[in-house]
Amino acid sequence: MAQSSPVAAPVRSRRRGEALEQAILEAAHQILREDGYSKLTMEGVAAAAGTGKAALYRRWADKDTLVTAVLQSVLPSPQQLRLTGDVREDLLLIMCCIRNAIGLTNGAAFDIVRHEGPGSGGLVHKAVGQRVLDPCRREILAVLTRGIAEGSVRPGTATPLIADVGPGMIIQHVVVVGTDVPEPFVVSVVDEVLLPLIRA
Amino acid sequence: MAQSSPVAAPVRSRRRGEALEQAILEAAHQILREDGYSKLTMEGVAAAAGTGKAALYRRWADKDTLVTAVLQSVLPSPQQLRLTGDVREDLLLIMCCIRNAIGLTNGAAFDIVRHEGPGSGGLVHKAVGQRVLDPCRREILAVLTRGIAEGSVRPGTATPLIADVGPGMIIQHVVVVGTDVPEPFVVSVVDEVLLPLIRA
DNA sequence: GTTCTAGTGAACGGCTGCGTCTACTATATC
DNA sequence: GATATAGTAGACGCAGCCGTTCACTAGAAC
Repeated sequence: MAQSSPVAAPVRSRRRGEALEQAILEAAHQILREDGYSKLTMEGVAAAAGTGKAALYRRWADKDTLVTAVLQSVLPSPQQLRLTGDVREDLLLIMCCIRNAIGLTNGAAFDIVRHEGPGSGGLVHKAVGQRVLDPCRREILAVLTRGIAEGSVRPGTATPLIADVGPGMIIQHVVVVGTDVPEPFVVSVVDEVLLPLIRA
Repeated sequence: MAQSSPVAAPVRSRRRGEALEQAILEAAHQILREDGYSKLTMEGVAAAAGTGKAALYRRWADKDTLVTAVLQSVLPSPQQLRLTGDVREDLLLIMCCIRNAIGLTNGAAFDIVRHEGPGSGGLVHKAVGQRVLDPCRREILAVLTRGIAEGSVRPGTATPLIADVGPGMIIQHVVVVGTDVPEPFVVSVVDEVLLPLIRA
């Protein structure tokens, strides 16, 4: 792990404040991606960032607080999506947003949710659920609702259950196959599952 | 944890052989259900079973070997399902098989797969993937194929992708909401997602 | 009863990681 | 330059767990 550290060389001039914080977050993010949540330790992050644990504990109370900060800094937000108004295109955009969120963290977001226990309302649950999963569901529902109004989507399909089908397929792929979700998989989920399910 | 041990009282007469092995597996299963995979330790299992670690290590090389044995003893097998020939009924049976597999182990099966890394081909991956997920997918494909032949299922739907929709919904529920998957949820997945998707 | 085997209970050494603390000091600010 | 703050590097005590070993002994088999 020391070999993969972005700042393994002795640091002659000290980073302070925001610069150090960024280096720590980046180091933590890298460990999260490469080794996953369960193998991330405060000591490992400190070593990878070329600093001491005390500098971490000055900012974050514990591992999960640090990981939450990492997730909040890297998770894409579906509010930033530029939806087109085309049902297929928009579903693809949203699904790729979910896929990218997973890829950025090697599925750690889901590990954390399960580690905390669902419904625990922990900080990380909020970061992941409220930042990615819930907004994506709302976006999908909006896409379906608009499609129903335009007549291209079957009435009655704008339900949370149906909105969960796409994300469910991605989560299953993550759990069973791995966090590298190929884009063709996303496309086929939209074309062979979602569109047949919702079309008028 | 000692308070929840089924055999917390001092054991006056020693169990030997199969009886001890059963007690250990049951203790491990209980810890798996209550605390999850990451919190299961060999010491904890030994304490809960009222025995010593040496007795565990005489039988199982390490934690994962023990957990594999637990899973193999509790996971239901879809081969045991009595399918009816009715598409809806059979999909419900298979889906409940998956749901029950998850409930029996508090979702630990999935934690283990992710801990090992998908595609690692580890023993636990084999126990879960080959015993539950792959057979269920095959059963679903068989149901779809038979439905197509009878004309009640749309041609072209007997694909692995569509066969994964139902399991995907359950896995998502596990990850996001929790391992207590209500039976009405399973029923609505079949009725509101699967049947609309596949009907002729 | 004798012998053998596996179970019991405890201890051990080793490792990892946590969270905290300290002496020193780089660096920003005045 | 003087002061204050945060960063550095290391050490510490603690807890937990692993895997192994040992002396003793319950209990099966003969």
